[in-house]
Parts: sequence; C-alpha cells; structure tokens
Amino acid sequence: MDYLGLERDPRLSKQQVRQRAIAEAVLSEGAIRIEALAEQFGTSLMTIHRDLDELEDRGLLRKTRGLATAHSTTLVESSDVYRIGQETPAKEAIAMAAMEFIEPGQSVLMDDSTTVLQMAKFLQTKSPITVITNVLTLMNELNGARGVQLVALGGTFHNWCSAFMGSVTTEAIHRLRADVVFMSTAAVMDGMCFHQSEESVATKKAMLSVAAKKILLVDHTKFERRALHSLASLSEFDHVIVDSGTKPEDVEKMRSQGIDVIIASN
Amino acid sequence: MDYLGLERDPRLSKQQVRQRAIAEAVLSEGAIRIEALAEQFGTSLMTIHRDLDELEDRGLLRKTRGLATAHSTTLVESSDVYRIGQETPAKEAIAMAAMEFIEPGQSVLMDDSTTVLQMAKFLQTKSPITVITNVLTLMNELNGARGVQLVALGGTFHNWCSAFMGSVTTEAIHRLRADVVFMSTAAVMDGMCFHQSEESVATKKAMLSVAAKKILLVDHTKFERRALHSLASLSEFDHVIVDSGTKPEDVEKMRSQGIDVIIASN
DNA sequence: CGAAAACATAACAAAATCGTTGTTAAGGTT
DNA sequence: AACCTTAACAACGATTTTGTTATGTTTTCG
Repeated sequence: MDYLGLERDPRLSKQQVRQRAIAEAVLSEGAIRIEALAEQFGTSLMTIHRDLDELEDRGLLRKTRGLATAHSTTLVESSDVYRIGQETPAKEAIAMAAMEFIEPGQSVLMDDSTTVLQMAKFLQTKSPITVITNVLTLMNELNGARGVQLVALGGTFHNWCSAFMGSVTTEAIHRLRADVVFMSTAAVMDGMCFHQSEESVATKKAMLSVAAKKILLVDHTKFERRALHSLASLSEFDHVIVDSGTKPEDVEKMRSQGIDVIIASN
Repeated sequence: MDYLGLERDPRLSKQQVRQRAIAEAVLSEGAIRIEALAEQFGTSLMTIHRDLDELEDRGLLRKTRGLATAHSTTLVESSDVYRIGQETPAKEAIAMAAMEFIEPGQSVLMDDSTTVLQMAKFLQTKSPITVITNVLTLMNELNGARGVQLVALGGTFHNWCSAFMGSVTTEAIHRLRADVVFMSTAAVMDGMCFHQSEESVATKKAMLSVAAKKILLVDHTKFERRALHSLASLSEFDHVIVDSGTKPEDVEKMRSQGIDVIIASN
C-alpha cells in the first residue's frame, strides 16, 4: 500500500494527501483505530480527529468512539476528496490534448470530473470563451479569469463531488445549447460508460443531449473499474481521449468499434 | 475624503480597503495618475498596478498609459468591491435581527447584497436549513457547513456582484418555492425600492414571487441613494429591517404606510 | 451507583504554508 | 530616450494547519 507514491503533486496540500490516504486506508481495512492512524501518519491524535471530522462531514466514513469505520466502497471512490490527486500526470496530459477541441468563441460544457477540472488552467488561452458548468470548484477557478464567461447550472449541492445536481440542474441544461461537452466517466465496460450515482448519470445525459460535439476523457484506470448505472455507449462520443498508460488492447477494442480514440502523450 | 475611516473592520484586508479607496478616488476625480495613487497610499507603483488590473477586470475603471480613468459612477457604486466594508456594523446588526425570522427546516432565498451576506455566519445555528442563492461568495461560505443544504440558482456570472443572473436564473427561481426571502435594495425613494441594474431587478422580482414571506434589509444609507429601475413597493414586504442609524422620520414615514419596520439594535 | 479510564473537544501557542508587497530588471510605447 | 508596463523573485506578513495542554464527556467496571 503506497501512501507515499502520491505525494508528488505540489498543488496538493499535505492535508489533502493525508485525508485521501486515510480514506483509502479506512476503506481497505473496513475500520481502523484512530490511534493507529495517528501513528501511521506520524501526526498527533488531534490532527487525525480533525481529518476524520471532515471526511465524516463529506459522508466518506463514520467516526465512532476510538475508531473510524468505512462507509460503502462506492461512495468513497466517487468522492472528489478521494479522486483528486490520483493519476494526476495522466489526467493533465489528457486535459492538454482535449484543449485542441476548443476554438475561441465557443461555449463549452464541463462536468464534475477531476480530469475535466485539469483543463481549467488552460482555458484562458482560448479566450473569449463561455464555460458552462455545475462544479463549484471550477466556478471558483474561473472566477475573475479574463475572457472567460462563466455560466453556472444551478441545483442542489453535493458535497462528495462539490457539484450541483438534481432536477434544477437538468432543467437548466435543457434550456442551453453548447458547442462542445467534455466529460469523464467512472468506469468503462463493454464499450459503455458507467457511473455509481444516478444523479450523475442524469446530469451527464442532459449535458450530452445539448452539446454539438461530445468528447470523453478517460484515464487508463477507468478500464479496470466497475460501476452500477450505465451512462452512454462510447460510440455516442465524437472523440475519446485516453492517456498513454492505456493498454493497447483496450484502445484496439474501441477502434475496432469505429470510435475515434486519441492517445494523449505526456 | 476619509479613506481612513473605513479601516476598522478586521475581516477586511488592507488590499480590499485600498482597492475600494482607489475606486472611490478615481471615481470622484475622474482620472488619477498612477504615480499619484502610489504616493497617496504609500505603496509601490507595482502594487497600484496590480490593484488597478483587478479593478479593471471587474469593469470598474480603465487603465490607460500612466493614469486610471473612471467608468460610470453607477457601475462602481453597485460593485461588490466598492460596497463590501461599508457600514459593516450596521449591516451586521441588521443581519442578526433578520435571523429571528428563520426557523430550522425552512428553505431560505438569499440575494446578492452585502447585508444578506452577513447572515451567512449565523445560518448554521438554524440547522437543518436549505439556502437557495445565486451568489458565488455565499455558496463558498456555506460549502461544507453542517446542516446547511445548499441550492444554487444558475445563470451567467457577473463579476461586479459575484453573482449569477439572467434568464437561466429567473427560470430556475420560478421552479422553486421558498419559505422566506431576504433581500436588500440599492436605494429607497418614495416608499419604493430601486436598483441600478435591470438584471438585478429581474432576479429579485422572481425571488419575491416564489417566497411565502418577504423580508427587506436596508441600512440607513439607502434612504439617501438614488437608482434607476424600480423593484417593488416597500408595502410588498412582510417586514423591513433597518439599522439604528436610520432617521426617525424615515421610519415614521414607512410606519404610517402600514409597513412593519424593525429597528435592529447594535 | 460512582469512579476511573478512555476518548473527544476546546483553546491557545508554535510551525508551516500561502498570499501580498517591493525591488530589480527586462520589455513595450510614445 | 523617456516613460510606462510587466515579469520574476525575494522579503514580509497574514492565514491556516498542527501540536499541546486542559477540560468535558462517555464508557466501563468495580
């Protein structure tokens, strides 16, 4: 279990790395003593308490007297706390490749995935541009960015993904038309995209229905994952961008189905 | 011109105070040399440059070679950069008084006024509660607050008020029903509320139409202000909360019209 | 039932991190 | 050439994070 292998990204605070690692540890063990966590991470008990309180607020685990216990696996894995900082280089490469599909003046729909989030810092280079999103993190990132018009989709806030979803969101999407949509998916199986949360699926489906061009961003880990609700067939996307760590067989399988697969180079 | 009279609030950074003062100075002079500003505030040229760049981004002024020139008065005055930090104690008192009208379990609509923003820190005490808003600042303030369900209204982002407005916003509002709405107004004249921006008026009108109880928060300075577009008559509100600095004659005039005026004590 | 043990929280001080500012040097304009 | 703007980096200051100690709360067991 390498908790240390993920501490490279300088944009990630120690705290975030530790919290993610705690979530991961508690998840795989089912339950861990708080004392044990403090020792494992070389911090004081107080720090672990504070981390666990935050994670509990986000619904990732329970804190019972003396020990932290896991919630369902799926919930944790879909949480942004857990996802951020995973496979960052791959996601960055994918995001960079995705920029090729944006022209200045276009309106771009962006969903609540960490891969799509990576695109944020490049968006200014395509100004003027309109970004439509339901992600609070992205709104903040883009707040004050010159040449970027920000359109928010409303909805009820979900802490686990820091995004707004629900009927308000889907209704708002249906009133708009975008040039491109960039989205990611939790799992790819049998040429289909899957998600763990029904609300995510509803939001993403709505997004797909109003965008002229549809682009899917997937890092190689998604080909190993499983999830419950189907979102769409890969063939519905105009382009699928993967990272260079993707297995050739996965790429081939897609290409044989006539899907335009782009491999992002690091 | 007392730039110093407003430096008391510890929550306001030096930077914010200075930027507001710069906006104020440029506004009243029409145009000021950048060198002069640096001297006036005792900072380096670079700092003023950076401040002006930000203010320019927000559309408050123009930066031409060597000097900063004013945009229209109204734009500056309605900007949140300008408003934040004005009359803070009064606004705080009003916000505190407003809390009386929230019951746990209710859904509360909140607009993009700095007075309403002051309520944010007290909201947790009324949990569980649903807050519906179009203000990015408020969303961030409430993100992660226990017992506060956050519902965002979408829309296109307006930098000058850090809020989302437009047709997407009003449509979203019309699909909802709230127990209470708290709003403020830019000016009060002849028993009517006025605003400088038409979009603000549209948003606020929509909010008024979907809330069971309507509460207006106004500090005493609003009775001296003028603005273009009428929003609503004071009599449409169930309660009007003012600060203790409000002139008795203004209070009397309202009461004589049968309006329930509450004076917030400091 | 009461007391001790185990744990959680609060409050403050220390440390680390992040944001702001000033300086200098390089790049553009007039 | 004079003047202004921008970029880069170092110094400073403010904020956030962490650890410590003290206090409160729950559990356990005599």
